[in-house]
Amino acid sequence: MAATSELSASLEDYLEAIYHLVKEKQAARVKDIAERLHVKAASVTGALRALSERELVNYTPYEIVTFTRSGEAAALDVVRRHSALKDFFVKILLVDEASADSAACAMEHSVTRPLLERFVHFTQFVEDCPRAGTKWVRGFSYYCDHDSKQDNCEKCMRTNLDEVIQKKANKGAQAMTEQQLGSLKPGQKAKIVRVALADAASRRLVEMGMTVGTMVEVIKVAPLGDPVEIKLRGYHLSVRKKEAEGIYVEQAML
Amino acid sequence: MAATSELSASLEDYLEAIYHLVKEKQAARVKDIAERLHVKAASVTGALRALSERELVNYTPYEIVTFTRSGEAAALDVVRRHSALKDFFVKILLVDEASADSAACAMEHSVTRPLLERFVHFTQFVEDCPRAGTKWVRGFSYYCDHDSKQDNCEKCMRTNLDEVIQKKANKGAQAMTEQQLGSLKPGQKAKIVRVALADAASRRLVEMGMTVGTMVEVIKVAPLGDPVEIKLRGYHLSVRKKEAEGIYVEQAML
DNA sequence: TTGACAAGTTAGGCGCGGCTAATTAACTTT
DNA sequence: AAAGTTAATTAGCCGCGCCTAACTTGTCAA
Ligand SMILES: [Mn+2]
Ligand SMILES: [Mn+2]
Ligand SMILES: [Mn+2]
Ligand SMILES: [Mn+2]
Repeated sequence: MAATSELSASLEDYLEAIYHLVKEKQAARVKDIAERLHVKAASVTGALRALSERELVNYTPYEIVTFTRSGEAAALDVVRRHSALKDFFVKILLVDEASADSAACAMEHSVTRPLLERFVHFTQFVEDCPRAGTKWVRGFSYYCDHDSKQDNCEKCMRTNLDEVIQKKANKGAQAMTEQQLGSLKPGQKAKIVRVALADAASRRLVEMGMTVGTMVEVIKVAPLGDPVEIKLRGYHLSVRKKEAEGIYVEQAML
Repeated sequence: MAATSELSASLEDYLEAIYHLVKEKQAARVKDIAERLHVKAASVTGALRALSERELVNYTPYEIVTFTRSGEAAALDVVRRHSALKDFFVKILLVDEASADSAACAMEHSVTRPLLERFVHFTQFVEDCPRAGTKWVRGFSYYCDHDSKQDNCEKCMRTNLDEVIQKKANKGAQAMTEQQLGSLKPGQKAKIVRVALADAASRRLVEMGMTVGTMVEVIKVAPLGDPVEIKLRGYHLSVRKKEAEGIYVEQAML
């Protein structure tokens, strides 16, 4: 019954597809999975049987498909790998969205956990470190076209450094009071200081790394504030309004 | 006859293994290929048939295996992808050699050409740009352990910048005369200014990107100067002494 | 109520890439 | 030269993941 064997790349893609379909529409229909993965319906049925044998989805013929506990966790894991790699490709390597997406989906299956962590950390490093910052990486574009114009690089470096010092000087003025995650606007970063949620609701979030001390960035807020899309530890995550209200943060200075 | 279909990850690994065995020992024996890939001998025979059908190796039962023209090119391509990814993992993500190696071998099959180019360029960018340089990336290590100690980052940035300016001031003093590739010592970088080789000998090198204007770095030189291991365009390459004598370079300043 | 039709499943087939076991070829020894 | 040893090949099997074709099931409109 258990079955903890490694998932094949193919099955991981099925999990991923189901995850996204459940999120977009309410349920994951066989036909939609098939379309998404460019595969015939019969193949989907086979995959569902395989996932069901591994107890990752609850599946009986003709009935609706749902994730099991471990199934949802496994799906989240794939989605995270995909999104972390894509982020790296887009933000650091400056690859266009579409290419980054397909590349991420191809490589997500062979990247190990420690290596992924490195990718995530590196992306964060470049974003956070004053010498770097995503702005700096744009110099990479220039570098790609011309051959290593060092003068230009150097000038850019100085400008960047000055900006950082400027910002730092102003930081004392900023408020550092606790506020709800939902009150942040897109682009703002903050650190989690308290999580007050029902057990059931918080499980998923904790699994995604929503713990005290973690830095989060709000990516976008849907029309009525539900859901809020945030990024933490390099991964994207959708948080329902209710949940966002139970998460208290403190804004970073920089 | 033709058969230009995409190579499977498995067949690419066989090509890679054969390539390295031919380079290390003179020939690639079935048993050695099997050992290297953790596979049984019977599987190797099957793979050799498949490669032979695609005209990538010359193979008749019980006889020695050699690459065809296109086979060697295909093998080189895999080896390049492997080495470029590994380089990125080691130099930028600061992963240990062994992990980098296995990760590279896992991902080399799913990375597209344009994305690989990005990896290569980015690694070069970090190495060449004065604001960065491999030395800088070591700050990443520190960043991984502590959470974004920005003060430290900033200090490091200043130091680095000063060093660059220092070096730059001295550059006028350096000689810029043409010399043979073989005369460089490990660690030195130079730009190719002239290639004087027999057609047959130069084909392989040109395929690897050994063209006028390209930057090369000498990695190591074997006891008697043969072969010379160099890196160009982010890839590693072994050059025979004879060949190295026909390649003229000019040292870079920085 | 009852077709008609779309969605889903089952059955069976195929290519790939491993494997084992049995066979054959190529070398070594005696 | 014959026997023994190691390397390589063949034959045949299996699991995976896709496919097509034929079938069930569910739904909705006449
Ligand atoms: Mn994928
Ligand atoms: Mn994916
Ligand atoms: Mn490989
Ligand atoms: Mn490899």
